[in-house]
Amino acid sequence: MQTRTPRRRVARAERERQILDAAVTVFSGRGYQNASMDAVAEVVGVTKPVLYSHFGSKEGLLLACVARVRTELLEVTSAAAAAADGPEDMLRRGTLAFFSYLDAQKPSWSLLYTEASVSPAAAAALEEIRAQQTDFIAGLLAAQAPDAAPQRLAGWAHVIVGACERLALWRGSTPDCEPRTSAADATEHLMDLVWTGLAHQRS
Amino acid sequence: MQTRTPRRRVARAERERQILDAAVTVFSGRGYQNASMDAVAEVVGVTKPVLYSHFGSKEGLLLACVARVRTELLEVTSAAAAAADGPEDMLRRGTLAFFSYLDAQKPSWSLLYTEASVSPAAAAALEEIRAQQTDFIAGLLAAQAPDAAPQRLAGWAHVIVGACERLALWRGSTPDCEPRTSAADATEHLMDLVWTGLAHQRS
DNA sequence: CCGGTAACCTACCACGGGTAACTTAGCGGC
DNA sequence: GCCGCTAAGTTACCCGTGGTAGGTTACCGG
Repeated sequence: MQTRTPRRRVARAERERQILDAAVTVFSGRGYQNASMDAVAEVVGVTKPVLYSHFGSKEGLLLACVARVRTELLEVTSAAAAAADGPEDMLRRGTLAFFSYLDAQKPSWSLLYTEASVSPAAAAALEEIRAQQTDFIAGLLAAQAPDAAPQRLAGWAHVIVGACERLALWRGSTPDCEPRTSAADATEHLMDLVWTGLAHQRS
Repeated sequence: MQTRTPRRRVARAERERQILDAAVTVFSGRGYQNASMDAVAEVVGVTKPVLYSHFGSKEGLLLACVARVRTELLEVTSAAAAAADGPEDMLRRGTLAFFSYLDAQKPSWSLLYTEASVSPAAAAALEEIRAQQTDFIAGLLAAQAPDAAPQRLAGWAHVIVGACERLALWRGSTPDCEPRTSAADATEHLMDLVWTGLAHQRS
């Protein structure tokens, strides 16, 4: 019954975009494990080998999705930090931008933080993102506590990154009832403990 | 050439133990994804259907591993906390016990925090562990800051749990060179920021 | 010594990731 | 306007791995 597929051909870059969009949707929807490549292909309206000609493997496709999210995340947080004056404001604005982005891009968020850990390569990419964040934050901390040992600064930075991630997961997992903690509140919870603690370090 | 397997029969509980041990080894070694059930079976010295008769599915086996780690983790941390006097010491001793356990049981640790997120059920179980930790810590915080809003206490508790987890991952991922941050140092890094920050909250 | 049960194995299915080889849409040259 | 070349797409397939049906045999109680 269905009309004979006219088999429209599409420019390579455009197809790539389509496939990435579909992959984020399907992967975050059913979960990476349960999502078959055929399912992604069907959403795009093509067949499996097309995906493989663009991304090489299922893991490659996931990696491309992660890379895209990484770029967007980096853009949005560094833009926010650039508008700040002083380390504290930088941390606050950057954190707020982080939470806000994850709010706005829920599928991308769940892909990153609940699906990416399946494949070693994607997990490594995620770890790379964290390393980026950690280094950036360690820099802020160094400005505030210039005489702390590097190892200590690194430890603190990891504390902050972990705290952000868990707060994000917490916010994301509140079912539907009980309107979840706002991005602003989450940011303040973090600053409450972390920046206050930093400020009173061996004064 | 190999001797005809005498097909020794083994009591059910004992087999279960053997299988769990093998599963932790194999899963944490090759990664849950790449580890086939046949591989686990081979280590135990039986064939696949035996595993299925005991644990139902690959996911079921993973869940059983996670449950066992959960029990051990709960035991060791609550024992440490019981020996403390006052909330601050409880948090410090509990955290230290947490890091020390993960140090001592590396395969279990990597199974929990790098392999468990593949299956929805295992991820849920891990989330359950976190909820347990969060509730416990929220209680400690409440003792210290009795007039803070519950939502705020919960946020702080998530900050701490996330920080612990990330510190653990950081410590676990330092390759081989550069002797990694000790469990005691990691604990202090956490207390530096978090407890100090808490102590100076709207005094 | 002998029956019964439960632990075990052989042989198989189905599904999904990945690929080889063919087809055809659509653009450039004449 | 027509032709051919290239790259986008397709069909049809392989094989590894999760999962299972049904037969086989070791051990325990009588």
